[in-house]
Amino acid sequence: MSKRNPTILDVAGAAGVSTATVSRALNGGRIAPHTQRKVETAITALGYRRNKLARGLVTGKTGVIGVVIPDIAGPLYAQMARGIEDVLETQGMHFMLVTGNRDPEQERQAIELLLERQVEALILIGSGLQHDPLEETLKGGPATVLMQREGSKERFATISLANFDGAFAATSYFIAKGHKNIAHIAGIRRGGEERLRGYRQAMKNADLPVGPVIQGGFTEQSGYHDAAQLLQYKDVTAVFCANDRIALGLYRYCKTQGLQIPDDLSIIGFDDLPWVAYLDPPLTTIRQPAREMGRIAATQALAMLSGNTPPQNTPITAELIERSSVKTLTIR
Amino acid sequence: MSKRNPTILDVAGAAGVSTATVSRALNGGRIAPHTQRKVETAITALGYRRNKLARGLVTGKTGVIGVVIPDIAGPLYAQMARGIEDVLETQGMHFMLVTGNRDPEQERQAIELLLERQVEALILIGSGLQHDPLEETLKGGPATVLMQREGSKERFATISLANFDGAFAATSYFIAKGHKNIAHIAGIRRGGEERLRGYRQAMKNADLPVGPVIQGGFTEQSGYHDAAQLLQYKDVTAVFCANDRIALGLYRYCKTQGLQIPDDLSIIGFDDLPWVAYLDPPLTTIRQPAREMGRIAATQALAMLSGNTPPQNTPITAELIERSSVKTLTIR
DNA sequence: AAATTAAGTGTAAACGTTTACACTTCTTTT
DNA sequence: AAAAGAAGTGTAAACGTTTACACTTAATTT
Repeated sequence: MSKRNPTILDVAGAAGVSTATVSRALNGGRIAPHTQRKVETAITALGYRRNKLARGLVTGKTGVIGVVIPDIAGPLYAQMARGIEDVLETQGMHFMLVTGNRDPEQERQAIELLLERQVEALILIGSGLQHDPLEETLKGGPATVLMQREGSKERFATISLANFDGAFAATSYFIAKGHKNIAHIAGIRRGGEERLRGYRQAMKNADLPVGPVIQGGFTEQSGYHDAAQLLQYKDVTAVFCANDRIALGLYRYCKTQGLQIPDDLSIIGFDDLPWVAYLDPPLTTIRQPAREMGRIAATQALAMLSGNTPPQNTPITAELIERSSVKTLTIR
Repeated sequence: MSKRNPTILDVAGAAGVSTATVSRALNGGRIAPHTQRKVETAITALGYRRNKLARGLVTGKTGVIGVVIPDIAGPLYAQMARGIEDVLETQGMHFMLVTGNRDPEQERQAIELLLERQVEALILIGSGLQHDPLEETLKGGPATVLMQREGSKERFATISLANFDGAFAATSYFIAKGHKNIAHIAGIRRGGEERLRGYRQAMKNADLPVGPVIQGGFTEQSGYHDAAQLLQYKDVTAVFCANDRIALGLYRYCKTQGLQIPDDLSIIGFDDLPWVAYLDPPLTTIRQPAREMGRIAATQALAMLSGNTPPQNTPITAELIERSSVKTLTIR
């Protein structure tokens, strides 16, 4: 091992200038071209690498933003992280990712730790934290943007998917295809209620009876389970699932029962997970443009911390991706 | 906005002690219980939060490790990241994630930036960097562990999947099920060659002709394309795919051609992506324990930086996950 | 009872940068 | 030719911590 990393002082010595000059050479202040060159050769000769920690300490800018995410391995969340990185990397900034594991206390701690690290902004995805603890731990904290989560409009920027609209669109699509008995398997957390409302509204607008609604989890497991319960209603021809995983469970159940999709049952999901196009039949679903949402969140965060841009609420429209899991009913 | 975050000095003032004492209260040095309490109340009263930047500057420890990953959104990579976090969070450490986008130059820069941030260790996943630039940029750098990538054994720890063994197991499984004409769709990068070797060896050991081998990409796209080419060989009954995406392409091709899996063609994949269990039929594949690998990598990194543990090479055994995409041949 | 050791605290020097300010020299303006 | 401004550089003070060292007081040993 070598002794110690070279510092700006070593460079200054080697180049025969002061540390201030080296700093200027590094960051582009007034400097004679001749001196600039001298410093540069000294830098490469010594293999100097600037210490952003020390820099951050004096400038008060770390170039790091904190992201807390329910689960990195969730495809949608991973996409969001990707989107965040897309814009951060153009600014030479980095992010620290920490998993909240859908546990409020763990999440609060995660935020606390990120703040200790002096992150310049925070992006909280699908936070499970209640209003009060959130406001409390973020008191005096940095610019914060909330994704998939509501929050006080003055304090936080929010990126919110149009859950209501998406659900409305899905249900309307069924109706347009001639379906009348449309069921819904609802999810509990994160926008599940809004999706339920969207479904209800679409049914009401079409003067159709709000069909059987099952409150379930958001997992494939529970989708499978709920399916059994749901299909007691013999006249249901279509099911709008609150997310793709539920739809997957439903697929599995249909397979075990010998039900054909979409002939015996039409299905629409929500999220457009990367692989639902490969299901048999390919799943019609509502796309959540996760990566784009990540980009917007990061952009918003950057705007808040650099400019004096106030936090904004950006609604994201969900798009219906038409595939083959919905049958057009001929009878009308 | 409030003025300024309170510092240790403010706390010291409020508690009527010196900064050294506050620091001791924070980090647990010799301190009278009575003083400890005074400091603690001052801390909560002021809403003080320690500045890890400043701390890191003096201790030389940032508690951050850098991870460069080809693509966060890849399910396997995401799992690895998860595994890394699993162990980091138990130590109160964090990681900075940056995407190399499979581009060597971008990757080199990413590493450079992480080093400027004084990461204590580096985990490089599937790095595309050539030997020389890698050694060069990491000269005098921190503890480094390589995943899915070879490197000098003295300088780097490596976590390497037993690609050869996995491929061998898959092929042997086919053979045990009575298959004789077994094809392989190979991938180019990251372990593709080893998988090919494993396949070859298994065939040779069984005195079977090394069947048609197609060199393709690692994508669903190319799998679909290669499938067409492959199935000209009419007597092929089984295909070992170098990864699950290729297998997916093959599935799709079979569907368009009306071929039944596994009756007309048996298939094994590689990776066990999270959703292949839901394909129709569920795909038999080789599991790459990504999360576990991430854990091991992080553990290794921690060991290297804290102790004087030398870098180790940890082989990871791949496991065959038996599902329903392979038919047992009755004729033997 | 003197001498040692231990416990608790404060002072001040680091850590590696940036940057306000002062100081030269050199150019431009009057 | 004097005055004013610009360009380039150095000095030194921050930034918010930790920690070696010195110091007091109290507890223990001789």
